Amino acid sequence: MTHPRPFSDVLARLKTVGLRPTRQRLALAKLLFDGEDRHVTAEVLHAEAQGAKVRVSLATVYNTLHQFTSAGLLREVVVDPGRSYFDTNSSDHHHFFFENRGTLQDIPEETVSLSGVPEPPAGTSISRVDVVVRVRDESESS
Amino acid sequence: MTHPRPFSDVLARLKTVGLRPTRQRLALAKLLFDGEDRHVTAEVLHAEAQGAKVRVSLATVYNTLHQFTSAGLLREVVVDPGRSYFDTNSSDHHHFFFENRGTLQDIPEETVSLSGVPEPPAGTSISRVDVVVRVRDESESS
DNA sequence: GTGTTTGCAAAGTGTTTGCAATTTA
DNA sequence: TAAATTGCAAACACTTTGCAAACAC
Repeated sequence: MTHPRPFSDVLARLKTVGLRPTRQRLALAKLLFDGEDRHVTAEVLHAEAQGAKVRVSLATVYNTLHQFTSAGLLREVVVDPGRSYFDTNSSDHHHFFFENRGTLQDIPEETVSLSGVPEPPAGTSISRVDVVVRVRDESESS
Repeated sequence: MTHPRPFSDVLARLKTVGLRPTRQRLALAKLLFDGEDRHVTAEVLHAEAQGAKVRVSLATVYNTLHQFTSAGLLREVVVDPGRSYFDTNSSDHHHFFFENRGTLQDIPEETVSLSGVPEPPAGTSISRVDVVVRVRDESESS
C-alpha cells in the first residue's frame, strides 16, 4: 500500500488534537496535508503560504510546525545541522536525503529495514530510530 | 574487534593528510585521538582545550574540525539541528543519541544492521547511511 | 620570503521569545 | 470576557567570514 491519506478534513484534524482551528493553522494544515506527503522546512512553508496569499508570520509557522509535531501530525527529520525538516508522513519510515538539493524523499518501506534494533542502554528506552540514506549526484566528487 | 587505535602519532597523522602541524592542530588532534573514540561538539572541544591550557580560538576549533572531517579523520554526525557533532571514529557505524543529555554513543556493530541498503534514485549514489537510535530516560514522558 | 594558519570581531543563519494586540470559544 | 493565538521585533545559539598579524616551511 502506497500510504492511505483518507481524509484531508483539516478542521477535524485540528479538533482531534485539540488545537484551535485558527485561520493560520487551517491554512498551513491545508498546505501540508491536502495532497501527497511532503517534507518541508519552516521557510519553505512560509514562502508557500505567502504565495497562496495567506498572511502568516514566520514565527507562527515555526510555532505551528512544532505544535503539529507534538500533536503527532508531523514528524521532525534531522538531516542538516542548522535547518529543521518536517515530514507530513508521521509514520515510521526512513529517508533519502539529497545532499545536493537539500531535499528529502521517503524510502519505500519494503526496500530497507533494520534487521535488529539494538538493546537500548540500561535505564533508557528507544524513542525512535532514524535511518537516513544520504545520496548525491553521481558526478559529484566524494 | 573493538576497533583498533594503533597509533596516536598525531604528527604523522597530520602530515599524512597534508595539514601543517601547527600548535593548535597538534593540540586538538591530541585531545581528539589520544584515547578512546569520542564524540565532540566544537564548544566542548574548545572548552577542553582551554582546560588543558591550550590557547585556541573557537573559530580555529571550527575550522580544524572541518579540516579533519574533510581529511577523513573525523566524521560528522547529524542528530541535532543547530549543533554539530564530530566522531573520532570515522569508520562506518551507527549511534545511540541520548536525547536527555545530548550525547552520542557508538552502537557495537554486531548489534544492528541494515538488512538491505535501498537502491539510490537514478543519477545518484549513496554517500553514506546514517542510523541513529534515539533513546531517552525511561522515566521521561514520551 | 612566501604561502598558510590563526584570532578577533563582525556578520550570518535559522530559530525562539516577550509581549501587546487580536481572535476564538 | 477569559483564554488562546498571532505578529513583530528583539534576542539567541551556533557557525562562518574578512582580514591583519603570526607562523611553518
